[in-house]
Amino acid sequence: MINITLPDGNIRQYEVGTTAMQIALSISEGLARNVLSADVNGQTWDANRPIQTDSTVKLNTWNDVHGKATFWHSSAHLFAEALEALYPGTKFGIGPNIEAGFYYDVDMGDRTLTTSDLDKIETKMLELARQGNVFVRKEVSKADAIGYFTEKNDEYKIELLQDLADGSITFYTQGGFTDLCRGPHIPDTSPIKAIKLTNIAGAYWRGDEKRKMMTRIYGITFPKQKELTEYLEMIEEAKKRDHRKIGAELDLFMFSEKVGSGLPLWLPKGTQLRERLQNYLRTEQENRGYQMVVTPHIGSKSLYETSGHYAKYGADSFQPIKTPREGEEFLLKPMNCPHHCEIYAHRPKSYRDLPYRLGEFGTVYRYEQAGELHGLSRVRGFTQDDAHIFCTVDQVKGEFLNVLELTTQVIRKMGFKNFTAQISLRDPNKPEKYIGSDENWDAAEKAIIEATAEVDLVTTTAYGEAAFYGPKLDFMIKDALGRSWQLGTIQVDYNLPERFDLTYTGADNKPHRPVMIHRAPFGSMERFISILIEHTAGKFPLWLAPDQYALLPVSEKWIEYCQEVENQLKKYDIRGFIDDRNESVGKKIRDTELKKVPFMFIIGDKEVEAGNLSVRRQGHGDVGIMTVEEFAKYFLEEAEKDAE
RNA sequence: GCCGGUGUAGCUCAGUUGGCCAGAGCAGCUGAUUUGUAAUCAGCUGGUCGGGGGUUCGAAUCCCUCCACCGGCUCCA
Repeated sequence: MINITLPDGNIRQYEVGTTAMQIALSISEGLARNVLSADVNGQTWDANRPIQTDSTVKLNTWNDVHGKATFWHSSAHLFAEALEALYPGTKFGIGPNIEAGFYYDVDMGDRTLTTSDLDKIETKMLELARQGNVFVRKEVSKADAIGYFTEKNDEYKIELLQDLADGSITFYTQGGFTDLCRGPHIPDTSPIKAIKLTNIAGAYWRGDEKRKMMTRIYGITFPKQKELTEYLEMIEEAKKRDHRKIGAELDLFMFSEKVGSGLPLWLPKGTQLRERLQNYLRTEQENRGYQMVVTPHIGSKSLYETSGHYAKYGADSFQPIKTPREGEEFLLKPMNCPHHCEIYAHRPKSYRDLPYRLGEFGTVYRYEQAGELHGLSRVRGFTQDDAHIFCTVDQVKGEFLNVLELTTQVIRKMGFKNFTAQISLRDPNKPEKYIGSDENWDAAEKAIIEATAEVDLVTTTAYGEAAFYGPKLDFMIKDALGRSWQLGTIQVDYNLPERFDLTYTGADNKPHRPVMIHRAPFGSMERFISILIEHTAGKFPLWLAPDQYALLPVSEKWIEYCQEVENQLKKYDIRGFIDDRNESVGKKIRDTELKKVPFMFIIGDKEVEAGNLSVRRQGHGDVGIMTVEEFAKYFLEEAEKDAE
């Protein structure tokens, strides 16, 4: 007999070789029907795999993350089975489950799959799912495995097999389809009841752009049709929050083919929003000892040769511009730091001057590949809320903590609760990607790891994601469709001070090398605002809203009264406009609601007579009658809540 | 940059075997209406059918090419 420890701490005895499914059956039949896989000693296993030793076992159903993962992974196999049945000769790459659903990379030779083929595949998948074919696990030798796929003429699976050790190779078969797979899988295909293949995309084999482009099909499945319907509705809702759509609807920004791809034009309302964000940050920074500077949009090519950026990115950047006669070369600035280094070097520095903090809302230009551009999230010209802190080695950790405090405060102020921080370190296997000495890298990485450990922050560590000149800490947040974007960033840099030969005179009257910290709480104004739009669906916090109210006179007779109200509200720094169009009140309300203006006042003879306002709140409806003074008090209280 | 898709008026879209001067709603303009909590009515204006080239008696529709956008991949100082 073996002891099985269940999640509630209960220990039960079973025969050697019992399965998670049998354990489930011993608890209840209903549970057994819902078991998809099991976590055995922390590893996810097939529910039907025999357990040979004392173990802790957690049964996974659809309600468990690992249960869903198993379900979707098995769905990928079901997809492959359907595809092979419909298009014999298809070669298969990898087909994992993902956060929501699964994908499979396939090579269909000359055949191209289009969205109209997806219905047919879904139908076939449902047909196969209904057969309730069992997933059969089989351990195979490497030689046999290679033999199988050689016969099948699937070079991708053979390549995958090359990297696997003999003795650890398993096949899974369901129905007529056999795949190389570590597993686990659900017991059989019958629980897969609702299927949607969502999109088709290209993907390089093994993520290598020099290798073949495979066809990647994304899909998602559910045990119930209702859940699929809800999922699709959720996606539709998310699309409505897309910042590209809302940005156009609210007249925040635009693009023009004539201006160029990836070059956003900020409209008046978007500019207001952007400048309020900048003013807020400017004040916070001034309170923390930053000094603002302004530097030009271009810089001599030699400046970037000194910094090392030209050697690293020159070939993949906008090419230098030249003076007409002398042929002097300048680069559109892709970074503000070299300019700031020159400001630092302008006068001799003493240790008493440090930390020396220079801030700039600096607009930079980077060549992004055409296929990469994405609304405001990925553009070719953008403004960083940049700053560089020059300090002593001893001050690094303290400064890093100050910046962490500022950054988290800024992100929270905007109402983001769910963000994570990624510590990006060197890829130990690719030293050639980085510049700077090992000692400096080690010291910088240590400073980041220690500082983040001291504050309450959810972090992940990514090796190989560091910038070429130093490690960094990036704040990550998701857009409406769940795509993850990097916002704020903090980077320790021992390298640029070296390259620019920056020094300060220490208390010992000797020259020393300062350390530089690059940081940007928003990251780029463009990307930050794109996320802010999606987060709020365009209903910005009151202090940020371009217009805070609209005055809606019932008839043009009351426009004059509206002007009086407008003047009074101005005294409270509450901003808005009068909708003096010759339209019905219903129409004006509808338009104001759609423009997400937080407050509107309906002004008719009743209000004019009583000298008050009929207040309506966007998204809520009528909130009652108030005098201007009462409204101002109410408004300022609400704004206070939003600003916390 | 790569794979796939899309591109008709300011916006959302119709125009489905190539065939009269390319249509609708909204927006805009003009007029009427003076309006009470999510669309008042009428008339009018507006399009080199993404650009260029080709096939054809004839192209929004078929072919080539370039551009932009959308979904991914790769990249991201």
